[in-house]
Formats: sequence, C-alpha cells, structure tokens
Amino acid sequence: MARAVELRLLRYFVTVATERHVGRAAQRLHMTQPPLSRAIQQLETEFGAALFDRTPHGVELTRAGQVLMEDAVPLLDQADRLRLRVTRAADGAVLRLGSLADTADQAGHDLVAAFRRRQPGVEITVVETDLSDPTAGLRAGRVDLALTRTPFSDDGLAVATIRTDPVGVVVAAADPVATQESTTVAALAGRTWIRLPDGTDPVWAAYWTAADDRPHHPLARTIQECLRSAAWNGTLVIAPLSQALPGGLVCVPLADRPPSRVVLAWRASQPSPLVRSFARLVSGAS
Amino acid sequence: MARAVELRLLRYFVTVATERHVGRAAQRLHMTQPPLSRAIQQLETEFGAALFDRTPHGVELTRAGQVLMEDAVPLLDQADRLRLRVTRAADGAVLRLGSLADTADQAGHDLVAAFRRRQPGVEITVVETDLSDPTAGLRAGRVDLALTRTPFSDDGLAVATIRTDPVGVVVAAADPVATQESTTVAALAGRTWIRLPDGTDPVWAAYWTAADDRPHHPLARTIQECLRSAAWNGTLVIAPLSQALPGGLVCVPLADRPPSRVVLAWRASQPSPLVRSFARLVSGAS
DNA sequence: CGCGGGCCATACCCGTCCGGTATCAAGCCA
DNA sequence: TGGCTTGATACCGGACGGGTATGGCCCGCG
Repeated sequence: MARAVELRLLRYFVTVATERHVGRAAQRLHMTQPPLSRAIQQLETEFGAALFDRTPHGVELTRAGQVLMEDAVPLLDQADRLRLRVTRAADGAVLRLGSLADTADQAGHDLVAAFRRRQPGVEITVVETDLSDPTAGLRAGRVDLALTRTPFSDDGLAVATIRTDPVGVVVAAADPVATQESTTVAALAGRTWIRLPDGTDPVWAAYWTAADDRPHHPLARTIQECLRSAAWNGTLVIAPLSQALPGGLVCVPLADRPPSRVVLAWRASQPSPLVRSFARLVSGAS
Repeated sequence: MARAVELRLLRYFVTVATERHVGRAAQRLHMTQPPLSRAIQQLETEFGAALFDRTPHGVELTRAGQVLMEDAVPLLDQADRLRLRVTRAADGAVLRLGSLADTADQAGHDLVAAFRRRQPGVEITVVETDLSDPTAGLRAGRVDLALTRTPFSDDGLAVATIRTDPVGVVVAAADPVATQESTTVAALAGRTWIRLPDGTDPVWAAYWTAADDRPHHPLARTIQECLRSAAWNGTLVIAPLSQALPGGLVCVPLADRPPSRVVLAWRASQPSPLVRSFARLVSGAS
C-alpha cells in the first residue's frame, strides 16, 4: 500500500467525477463497474480521504474530490499532449523557442503564428526565461531559437533583427529626472541601480544596469521585480521605452545608450532546416 | 501494446536521464537493472522513437528524450504535489482564491503572504480568470474567495474593500483626447469601445466599456487584448489609472465614472472559518 | 408494506504484467 | 586477449488488474 498515484487511476477518477455515476463511467471506460469501484477506493485510501459521497442515485464529489479534479484534469491533458510532442520531436518536427520574459510580445506571437501557418505540422514550444539569461537557454542547448534582445556576448550565435527599441531609465514620476525630456547614464552616476544575478552575461548586465558592481544594490530576476523596486525604493533600471509601466512610473529616454534590438538568435553552427526556415521569416520580413 | 503512458514509466525515465546510467538509476529506484532496461524500451516503443543513445559508458538523451524530459519533470512535480493538496483539502485546510487577471498584483501577493504567515499549514490555490468573469469563479463554487474589482452584481456575496482605484480611458498617445487632463464617457459618445464576451456580468461590462451593445465592436477577454486593440485600432476601454501600459498608450482620467474598488469577495452564506480568517486580514487592515 | 429495480460494495477467479535471477553481447583498457 | 564495464535478453514467480456473481442499501411503486 501507499503506492504512488498513477495516471490510470486519475483517468478513472475523472471519468467517474464527470459522469457522477460509477456504472456509466465504467461503460465509457469499456470495463465493468466493480473494478472501477475498487479503483476509486484505492485512490481514496491512497489519499486517506473520501473523494465521493455515495448517494442513492450515483456519486458526487467531496471537497477533496473537487480539489483533485481541478488538479487531475490539467495533469491528464499534459500527459496526453506528451505523446504527441515526443513523436513529433523524434521526427525532427519540434522547434523549441526560448523567449526572454518581456519579449514574448506581439512580435513573438506574430512570428510563431506565421511559422505555424507555413509549417502546420511542426510543434513549437515556447520557453520563457528570466533576465539572468539573455540567450534564453540557447547556449545550454535547451532551445533551438531564442527571441531576445541585444546586447549579449554573441560568439557562435547568429542573430536577425526584428525591431529596434530606444531605451530609457525607469524612475518614479516624483523623481526629479522624470520631468526631463531625456537624460544620460553619466548624469545618473552615484544613484542606486538594480543588480542582475551573478553569472549573468556581463555585456548584458552592463547595458541594462550601468553596474558598478556594488553588491548592496538590490537583486532582480524579472522585469516586474525591477519595476517594483523602482516604485518602492527609487532604484534605477534601463528598459525599452515600449515597456508597459504601472502608474507612477515613467521611462525617460537615454541619450548615451544605443537602442536595444529585439532579435531572433540561433546557434550558428549547423542550424537545422526548421531553424533556417524560422529565421527566414525574420530576415525576409524586415 | 500502445497502452497509455503511466507515471511509473516516466519516473523511471527521469531517473535514468538524470543518472545517464541504467545501472545506477536502478539502484536509486531500489530495483535491479533488467526490468528498468525493459521499462525504457517499453516507453520507446510506446512513443515509436528512441529516447536514449546507448554508449559504452552509459546512455545519453536523444532529441526526443530531451523533449520528453522537459515535459516529464514538471508533470511528475505536479503529480507529487497532488497528493499533498488533496490530503490538505480533506482536512479542510485548502483555500481556493480566485483572482481577476490584473488583480493578482502586490496587494494580492501581500494578502496571501500574510495569510501564509498566520496559518502556515493551509494550502492556498490561486486561480486566475479573464475579464469575462468578475467574480473569478466564486459564484460557480470553483473558489472560496475572489480577489477582484467592483462593480459586479453582488447579490449573495460579501465584499471587503482593499483599495480604491480611480479609472480612466485608455487611448493612443496620438489621440486628441490623450492631451486632456481628464474627460468623460459622455464626451466619447460614438467612438468604438471594446466589447466583453456575451454572458459577462452586465453591471461589470457596462462599467468598463460604456457599451451600447453594437455587435461589431471588437471582443476582448484579457487586459492585454484590450490594450493591443487600443494601440492598433484606437478602440476605447476603461482601465484603472494604475494599470501598466505599454509605450504609446496613456490613460486619461474619467470624471463621470466612480472609482473601481479592489475587493475581496466571498459567498455570504455560511463562510468557512478559513474564509472568515482570510477576510479579517482585509477588514482589519484597511 | 413488501417487492422490484436501481445504485455501489464485496467476494472470488483468472490472465497479464512487473520485478526478480541468471546469462549474454558488446565496447573499453590493461 | 582477458577482465572489466556497459545495457539487453530469457525465463520464472508473485502481485495486481479486470472479469463474473452476489450482497446490501435506498427508493418508489403496486
């Protein structure tokens, strides 16, 4: 006893829960009622809790059953998709697209949609990463393509520009800088900047934070953390002017930072046909 | 053959993949090597694809194996958490918190964190919903509490105000309205508003869209869709002034719309002790 | 008021499948 | 080449999943 939960039992459970009737559920599962009853009991002893209330005209979910139902359904959905994804991967028909947190925006969605139209048989996985990895898993081999921003150390990587984003510094609306038409990083010397995690691409970290590696600067992994820190602590961070900002924050253009480019990147060495095909969407379009 | 994939096999697979060695994996799984080899083969025939390349000193993942690994790990994580969640639900120690898309902000996180400190043994599930359901599953019984905004039809619901948000209309920066200090819904008569899905709470829909139920108005389910439509098509939507906006959009205060309140809502009839306890966090605080 | 029909649970049987031991085939290295 | 490693194969026993037959319960009907 106390064996691990298996998908078979969860499939049974979900069927019974939707049918609210063990007999009918058994019918739908192409089996007889008694083993199904037993399976449900197994699940109940497994969890140490009743999942159904037995009524004269069927069964109905207990509170624990409701919770299990909410968890089991998406779990089974994932498990079903799993088979399809793996078989497609085996045929080389899977493209893994890394996406830097904020870059999964309209441009990214459009690209994915365009590629799906062109090659409907190809499965596309989008993996989002935080600010600590500008190449979004591309170097580590976790993805085939990365939707990201410059600048980063790009040795061994090929890039195609999607668009160019001027950048600015994010400050609270009450900050003296906020009213200026534009400013410079130099003029902000001595202020507290956000800090990116150790090990982050140095080119990348230097661009966004004007880092002088003072360790007391607050650490952030996501844009949300950066903005929150800007709103509460008055810390500085550089962001694209197109970045969505909560009320109370403004983005003042920076004159001495070149714009950041939103790019598609991939490993330059022997790209797969799918990667080439996807990359052409960008190179051809812009 | 072609039996459904089971978690047992996936657990085996993940262990082998992390160990890169069938023998050691078998050891960690408290079993012998041959059945494990067979299990992996089963999985491979099941998917119709090789998952490992066999090398003289172990095994290494094929591309299909990598994809399966990425899917299997989170799947197993979920399955493990499942047991814990259900047992807690059985003890009445689960609180399901619905959250309207944008309301899962700082206030929400603070509330959840505060409640966790007070009652560490209680599992909290946060379910996000789109704009079509202002009560975030509260009426349907999918959640015990809802973090949402007024106004909505609140018969049978109890609410506690968290904060008050003035609202404005979101327009492109180039829109003539954008430069005004404030405006009114009346002054915007005849313009195209966003439309919320049919069946949405009428009080709610009327508040945010100044709807005159013209069916050609574009449909939106999320705030992102609203903002995108505002940026591209110049459609109007009402939003809290605190809403984060991408560059190129501004939110002009509205003089003839009362502010929206961010509230915690729950079913007024016989709330559970946990619900009362959570609600007190809000009532006591503000 | 008992009787029939619906529900789920129990009892028991059989075939399959899982995991064990023993062994084999193949690559590396001394 | 012989010993060591690796994973793969062959075969066996026990556990478990699903089958049939039946029991216990509640409802409604005659």
